[in-house]
Amino acid sequence: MVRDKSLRETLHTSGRRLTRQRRLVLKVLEESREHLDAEGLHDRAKALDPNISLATVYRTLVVLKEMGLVEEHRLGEGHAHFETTQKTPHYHFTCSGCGRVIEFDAPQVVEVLRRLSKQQGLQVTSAHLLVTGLCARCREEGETGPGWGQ
Amino acid sequence: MVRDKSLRETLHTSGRRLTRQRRLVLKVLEESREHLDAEGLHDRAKALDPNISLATVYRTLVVLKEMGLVEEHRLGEGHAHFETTQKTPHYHFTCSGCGRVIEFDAPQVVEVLRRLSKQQGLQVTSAHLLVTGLCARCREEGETGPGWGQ
DNA sequence: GTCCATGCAAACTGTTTGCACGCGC
DNA sequence: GCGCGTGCAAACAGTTTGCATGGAC
Repeated sequence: MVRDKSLRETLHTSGRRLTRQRRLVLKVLEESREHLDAEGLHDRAKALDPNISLATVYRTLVVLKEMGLVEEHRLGEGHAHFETTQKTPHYHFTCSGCGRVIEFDAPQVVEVLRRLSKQQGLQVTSAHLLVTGLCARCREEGETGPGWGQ
Repeated sequence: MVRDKSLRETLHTSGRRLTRQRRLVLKVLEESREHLDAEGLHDRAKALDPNISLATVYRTLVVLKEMGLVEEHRLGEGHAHFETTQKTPHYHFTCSGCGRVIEFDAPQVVEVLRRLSKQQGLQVTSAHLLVTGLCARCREEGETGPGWGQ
């Protein structure tokens, strides 16, 4: 794999190593275009390496976040979801009926941030627009009994 | 207190009661214009009623959220912050240096949401723009050693 | 008097950490 | 072979819950 080489080098500059587990976590993240949480990530990784531990998944996520390869989002609930960093910024709508996540872009947000930094003299490092509600499908099903996954 | 009456009535319609503790939690929330977390809320409440328990604070927050009087935000960290619902929507900037929270408005967001609902046929129930970075003060102190509270 | 709300402690969830061993470089 | 990374289990933080008692209405 070509990317392995540059990945290894990036890790190396901070005295870190490219291990089977780190490669695996990144692979799983890249291949699933959903917003997995640590547990889901661990499950998928275990399918390929039954010995990988949840602790390693968490530790790897810290490293990948530091490298800027992965972003962490709190999509409303108490636990975090992870996705590989995209070139174009995008935001998340979470359906409170079925849990589906819809990504969307909104260029106006960048303008909001620009104005905010200028007015307050501050420096923005990350921004996220988090929307919740009912998706089209769940709206149709009405108030009575969406598929709460149960 | 005048508001007590309507509060009691609202609670009553869902078979609930207005207790000393519920009144107290709401009072503390209204009087502090900061973004308290459950623990901070509990501390302040204890100053007025040393017997109030953290569990009651949490249970009361659930009720107040259901009534629409209180909003819960995850300002980046792992735990939640709470504030009374404001008439004007507003969003939060959190300084990763000193932890300070700056509120700001951004009318463009409403437009984003309108477009999103229309295009996707979905219904928005809540939206939050969450920004992190360095506030003006912490920027001045430079990269080397902001006051990380320690 | 009824039934919801409270306090306490224990359970639970998501995440982090200490330690001895394993493996990348 | 040095030293970071791993697996495991225990620790931890934030939040929720079961149960017996207390208090609102």
